[in-house]
Amino acid sequence: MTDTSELSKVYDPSKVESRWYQHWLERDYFRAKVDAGKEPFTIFIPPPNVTGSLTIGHVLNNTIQDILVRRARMMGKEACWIPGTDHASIATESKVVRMLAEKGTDKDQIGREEFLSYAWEWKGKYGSLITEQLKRLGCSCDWSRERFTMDDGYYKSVITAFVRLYKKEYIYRGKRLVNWCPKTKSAISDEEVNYREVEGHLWYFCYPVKDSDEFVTVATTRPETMLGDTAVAVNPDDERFKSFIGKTVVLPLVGREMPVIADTFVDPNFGTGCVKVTPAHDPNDFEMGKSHNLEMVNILNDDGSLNQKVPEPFRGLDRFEARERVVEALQELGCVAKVEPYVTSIGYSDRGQVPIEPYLSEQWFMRMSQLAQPALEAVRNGDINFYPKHWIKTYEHWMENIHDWCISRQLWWGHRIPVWYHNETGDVYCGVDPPEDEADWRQDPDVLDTWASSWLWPMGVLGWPDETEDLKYFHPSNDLVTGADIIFFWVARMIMSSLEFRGEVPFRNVYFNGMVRDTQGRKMSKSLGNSPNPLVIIDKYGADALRYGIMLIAPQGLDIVFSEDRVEVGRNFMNKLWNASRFVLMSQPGRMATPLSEIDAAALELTDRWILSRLNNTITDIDGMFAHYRFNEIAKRIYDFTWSDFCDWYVEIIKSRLYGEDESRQDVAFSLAVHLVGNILKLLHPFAPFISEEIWQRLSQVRQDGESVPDLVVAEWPRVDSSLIDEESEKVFESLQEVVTGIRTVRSEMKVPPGLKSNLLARGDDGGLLLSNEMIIRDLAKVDQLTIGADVDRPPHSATVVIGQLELFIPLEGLIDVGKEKQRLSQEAERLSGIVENVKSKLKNSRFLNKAPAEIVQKERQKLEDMQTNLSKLRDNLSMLS
RNA sequence: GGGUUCGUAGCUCAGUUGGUCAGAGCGUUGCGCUCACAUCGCAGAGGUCACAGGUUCAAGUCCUGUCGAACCCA
Repeated sequence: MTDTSELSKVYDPSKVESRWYQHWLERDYFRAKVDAGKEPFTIFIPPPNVTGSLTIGHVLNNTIQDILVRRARMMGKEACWIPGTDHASIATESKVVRMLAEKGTDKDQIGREEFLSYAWEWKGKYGSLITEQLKRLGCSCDWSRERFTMDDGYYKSVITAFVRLYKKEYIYRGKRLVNWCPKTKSAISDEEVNYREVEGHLWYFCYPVKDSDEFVTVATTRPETMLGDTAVAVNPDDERFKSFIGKTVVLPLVGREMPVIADTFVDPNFGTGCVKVTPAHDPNDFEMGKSHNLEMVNILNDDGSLNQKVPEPFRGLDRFEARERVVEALQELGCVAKVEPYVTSIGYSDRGQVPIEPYLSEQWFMRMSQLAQPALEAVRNGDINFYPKHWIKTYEHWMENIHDWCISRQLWWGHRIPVWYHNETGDVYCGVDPPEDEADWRQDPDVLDTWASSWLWPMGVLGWPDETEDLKYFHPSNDLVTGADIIFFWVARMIMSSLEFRGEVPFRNVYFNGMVRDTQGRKMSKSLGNSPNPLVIIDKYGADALRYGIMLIAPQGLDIVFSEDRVEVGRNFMNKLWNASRFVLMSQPGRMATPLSEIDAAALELTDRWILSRLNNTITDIDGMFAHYRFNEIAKRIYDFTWSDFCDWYVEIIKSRLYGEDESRQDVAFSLAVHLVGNILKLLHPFAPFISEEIWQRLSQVRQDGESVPDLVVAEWPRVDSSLIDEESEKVFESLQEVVTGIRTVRSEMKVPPGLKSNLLARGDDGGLLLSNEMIIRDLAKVDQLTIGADVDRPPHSATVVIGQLELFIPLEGLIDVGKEKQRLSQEAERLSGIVENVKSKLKNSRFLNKAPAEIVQKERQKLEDMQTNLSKLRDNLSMLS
């Protein structure tokens, strides 16, 4: 499997990634089975549109899911990630419609059946694009369970749910005002409408009062709708118009006689305080129309043009053109009192991106209030947790103000409503199967809203309504990872459906990932063209670099700003890890690593105890962060441990041992390095599965501890060994780091040529820190002669570093610039004296001494003491310079 | 109008329950191809934590208000 050629100097993901994905598939690692002996861990993918292709948003969302699933798998759970796609009614249908147009035909010409066969053909051709792209990303989905929302089995789930709710009278049909999208010629739900502030006008029109010289002035933002007016309304308390109530006005252009009605709904402060009423084209007017029994005149065709109900000159005009014509015509009649600029909020269709029309039509609705109750409760009582939890408020607000859901769509691609009307009797039949004498019936032509199918996703993919073994075992799932933009569309409705049909929540935890934006803070979108193609990025940097780079910058609950240099950070890290591993693997040709358990504790040196302690603390921290879904912090923690602790310090320090003479010291250093790399790979695997597997396999060749047997994808997740956590060693090592850094800083500031070694004299080496780690100091700080003692004298022309009790003198004959060194030391002294003053005043404060916890006070006392020692030594040395 | 989130180094952001005069990456400055890595190493510069009050012995962290940004709902 692994080629044994030399490890290249630069990591090349393109050679590695597809090979390992293929390997995992061949071994069936992603396939989940019902196994009573194992704890299931399930995730249902938010099914992407079958028309879609991978975006950076998908990368973020699916990487998170893969991280959770891969870790669960390594923890020995029966990990099951069910993938699939969504039929996306409107999106797919419009693509097929466009394709037909190119062929010079359309839906009506070819009919429903042929249209659907085109649609299926289209799906077969393009529908697997995004799932193939998910494979490139490394997603460990159980592809044997892949589902499509219009598969036969899934179709049955959707229809069954409809029939059950219909029988329960939760689903009903009604003639109502709905949000109509003239572009797609279909009703849409409230959630598919986006409101935008648009600069428009407020027109004031005069309507003459019948049989008088008087007139009333109404204001409107939509002149063309006046052709459908059937009343004028005023507030009953408005003194200005009291005398008009009950009178009749004549609608200009149309000639319709209509009443002046009084309704408290009218806001006396809007416009003139007198409003036109168009019940068939405005939600508020619709309510008024119902309560006042007004005529409802629908003046629009389904494409937004004006129909036969308007006077001849306006018929067939598009709504926007009609607006201009109506204003012109009214102007000619002298009926336009004035026009003023006005900003209105206009609803746009999410799919069609055109202003929606409130439109009177026959539609199917779902009653939501009873469904919402238990769903609200499940989130409130913690059966379902939200991360971040502030989304609970948004969820509650929507649930508490929930409206009935318009679930019918005037489309063909989708789940057709399972209701038939009898040709003769007009009887209505609703069932999963068609009526027996099907020829005598006519099926409702509409299909269901796509969300009315995907709300069953968790149950549907597992075979509901059949009570399958899968359903019993894998439902409810553990985590749902999705964007908060579909909290109502999808998340809330899935909760409702699982509770309604199974009395069970669909998932325990919901993680809302952030929105991906570009460097200017704009949403990634196709129309803006600011969304990079992830596949191009994967080709250039590798999937691991993309995954890791994006996870590093994706804090919980916040949007993320994406640019390619984030991926560079990921790539650089992969390369760093590759090279560190390469170093370890190549450093001891022929040597096999001794398992950690077989290494004598007495053989561990300070550096070893330190790094093992750091490792175990890191594992502890990472497990804790996983419990809180803090992915970016986990990524950062792995980065820091690998790069700073392991590469910068541990590897640098063990070089002298690895290249030294002592066989057993070589063995310990090498074996520990192998152990550490192995653990880094495990921790990293969920984030960067490919490179971690690649290195793991190579590492196996030098291991004899059984860990080398399985592939990393199914290796055991690291366990914390608390006996290896060693705070004392960490503290001592940190002092050592200070010494090394201190010397390096002096050398750098004094411009000591890097090739030139310097001597070091140390005074006050408490506990023999330097004495017992002489080699480390020599190697890392470029020290030649090292003199340690209590009575060491400060040589002239030397730079000074003070670390606690310890005074370090670096003789720099000919190199030291006294003025510069003076300045350096005074600056440091100034900094310290600042701290000393600060702590002193704190310790003088009796309220602090009385109220602060004893340990905090003690800490401050210790700090003061340390700082004062430091400061006085520094000042002594400073005075010796002058 | 209601709600949510955010305002920390030039840029992008960490900073879990208040307790070492604030951390990282990128960028930037200086030095370096030292036998894993220039997709690198070493060192440095850079912040009155938006502003104003308040609570507290102690506030980037909690409360109130102001200003600014984004999103959701009406």
